[in-house]
Amino acid sequence: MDRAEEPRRSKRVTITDVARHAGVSVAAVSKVLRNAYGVSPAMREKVQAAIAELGYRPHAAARGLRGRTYTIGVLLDNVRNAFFADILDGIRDELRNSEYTVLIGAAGFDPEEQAKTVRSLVDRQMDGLILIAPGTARDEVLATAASTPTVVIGHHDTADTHDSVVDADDIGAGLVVDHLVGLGHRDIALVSAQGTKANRWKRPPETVLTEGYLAAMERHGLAGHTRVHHAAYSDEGGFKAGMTLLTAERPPTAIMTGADVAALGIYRAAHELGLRIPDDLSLVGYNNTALAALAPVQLTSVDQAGHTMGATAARMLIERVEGRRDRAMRTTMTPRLVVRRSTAEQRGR
Amino acid sequence: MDRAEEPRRSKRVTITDVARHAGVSVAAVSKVLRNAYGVSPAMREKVQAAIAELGYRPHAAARGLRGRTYTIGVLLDNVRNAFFADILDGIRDELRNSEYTVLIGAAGFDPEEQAKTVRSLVDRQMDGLILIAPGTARDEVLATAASTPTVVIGHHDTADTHDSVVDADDIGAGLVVDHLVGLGHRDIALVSAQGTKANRWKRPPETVLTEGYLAAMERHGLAGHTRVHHAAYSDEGGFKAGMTLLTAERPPTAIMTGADVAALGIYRAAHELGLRIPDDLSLVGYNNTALAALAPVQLTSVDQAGHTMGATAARMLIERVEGRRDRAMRTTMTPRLVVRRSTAEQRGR
DNA sequence: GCCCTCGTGTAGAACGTTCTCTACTTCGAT
DNA sequence: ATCGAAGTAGAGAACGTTCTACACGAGGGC
Repeated sequence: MDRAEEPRRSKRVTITDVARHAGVSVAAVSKVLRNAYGVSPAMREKVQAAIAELGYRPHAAARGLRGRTYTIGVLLDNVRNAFFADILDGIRDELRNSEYTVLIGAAGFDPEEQAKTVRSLVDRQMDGLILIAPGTARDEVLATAASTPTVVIGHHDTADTHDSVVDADDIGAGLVVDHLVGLGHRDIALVSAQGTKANRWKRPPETVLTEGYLAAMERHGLAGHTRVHHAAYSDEGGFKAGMTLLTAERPPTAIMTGADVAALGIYRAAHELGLRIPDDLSLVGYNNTALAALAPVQLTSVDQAGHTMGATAARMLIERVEGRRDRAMRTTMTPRLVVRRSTAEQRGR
Repeated sequence: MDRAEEPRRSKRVTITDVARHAGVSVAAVSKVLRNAYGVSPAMREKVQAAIAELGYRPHAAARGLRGRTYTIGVLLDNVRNAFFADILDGIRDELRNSEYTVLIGAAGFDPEEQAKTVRSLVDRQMDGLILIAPGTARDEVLATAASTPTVVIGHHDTADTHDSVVDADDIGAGLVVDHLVGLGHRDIALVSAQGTKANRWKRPPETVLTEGYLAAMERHGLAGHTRVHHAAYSDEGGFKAGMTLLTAERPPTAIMTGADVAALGIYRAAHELGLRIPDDLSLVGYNNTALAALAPVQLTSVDQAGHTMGATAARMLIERVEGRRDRAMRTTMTPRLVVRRSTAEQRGR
């Protein structure tokens, strides 16, 4: 029982059609397309006219078989993270007027799922990869980086196969601690992500952040007052962390977090416990996402210049893709504190 | 001056390698891969062993040249819209255990940019496309739909070349008006997106929403009280709209919007004007994004079941891609009102 | 005039798959 | 025994590009 004939999907215009129409060889058209060496102005003009006339667009998948696909793949765990959106914007703006297209693989948090997505991107012949704080096993990232130019955003681990763009999270943590201490706080707790274990990244952002926090506290002579609580960077994670910390025997007067969204969860917990912000609790986020600036929120946060990070990553990647650089490099951004209304002088208790 | 030799990018394992290793023909391996007809159990086993042993993965770009790429492309204007994230999750969950990969093209709001992105997706041989509220010219969408299976989310325009998934936005508007009228409000304003013009979509969500609003107001005998204000669905857009509406001669006592993020802009405007929510102004969002539920916000909103919409769109698309259906269809979701703390009884003024 | 070089153009292999077609078995019915 | 069908395997073209290698003609230097 055969189904009725396929609804004739219209045929694509190919390079052969263009060549025939212009009365030249396929090779010549290809040269014009890639503006390779050895094309006379007359030839170029003829071919370009034919391209325009037929509305020809190169078939990226076919291109990929030999040369480039002019496609950059971006791995993301979570579309909801507004900070990642900033990075994406940066990438997009940098690449807007190039011939490259950006495709995003949104993988979720599961490391295996992420690994699968990275493989998908490689199998689809991406010219280059930007991995935003990948949870994938480090070895696997190094392996793909060996065959496809790769930029890793977030992890501080150095490597000579891939480039890196990171934020000086330790300095960021220091900024926050300084600010809070300046307001008279001493019991300052940090809520950061659980340091991932199995994937073998030694220096994910949360680790560096924690180090910076500990160092800054020590610098202020508050080593005995440190408290690090691990929680998922989500509303729920923040809520639970907030509940735990704020109902403890000696609750902190200020809490800083590694992500704005977690800070909002803490906000909710404080609310539920009848604590006012900033009167009873100072609260600081991280990443300065749109969330933090939102009217009813007004969260003090640390700005990471996501846009710049994205743009930088894209620029570095293209250098590699086009073979203009063959040594790994790393760019470090400097964070900046943005003070809003969620932090205030500590009142005696 | 030639650069030092390329750092030898490691070679891929190809189907030929697998065939050689298993001692069979390339064609046989291909058959096993696609589990096509005409493969003996012994053959299947041998080949699968070879695949596992060599760690072979099919090269999607090469596949695309003849058959499928097992890739679904999603067009998005704005990663920041949390509602779209819900849709994406739905798509991803539906496709998780299939062999398809989802790649996202984030295009921004510019219609030309979006058109470019759609073309990019087509050129990369996506097996199917999901377009979320595309701003691209309708004709162009119809043209691509003629050659690549396509599902359009959001626009209510009917078409026989592509499938559609929409929300009954008119009913959603009705729910809000009913709720607000039930609370005693009569001066209820609507802030919705500017109806797009040039792209020739006749029934984008905002148009349907506006119709529903007008119809509901009329049903309550409030036809004379309608006020529709156009604004961009962003914090800034909402802020400006709020300023205009709330400083008018006879300001509304309730404002409903087509997007949560715009409602937050209005929130900010109200704040700035010294109006309290919900005491002085009732405010309703749309889409019930994570934003609305956020602790400090607590925005009454309309839930569109983005997750289900995404999953449905994915299911419909795959049916088409695999040729199990050849007639266009449309699925309509029913919205649900989620009442939170941003709406209250209208106090006499 | 002859040989080189340079600039321009083309032929055709290659990329890694899918898929149509043909060839070879084997088995059952005649 | 013979024929046909059914089941399985493989050869090789095709997909739309890139890219290497080569051919050809025009100048330039001797």
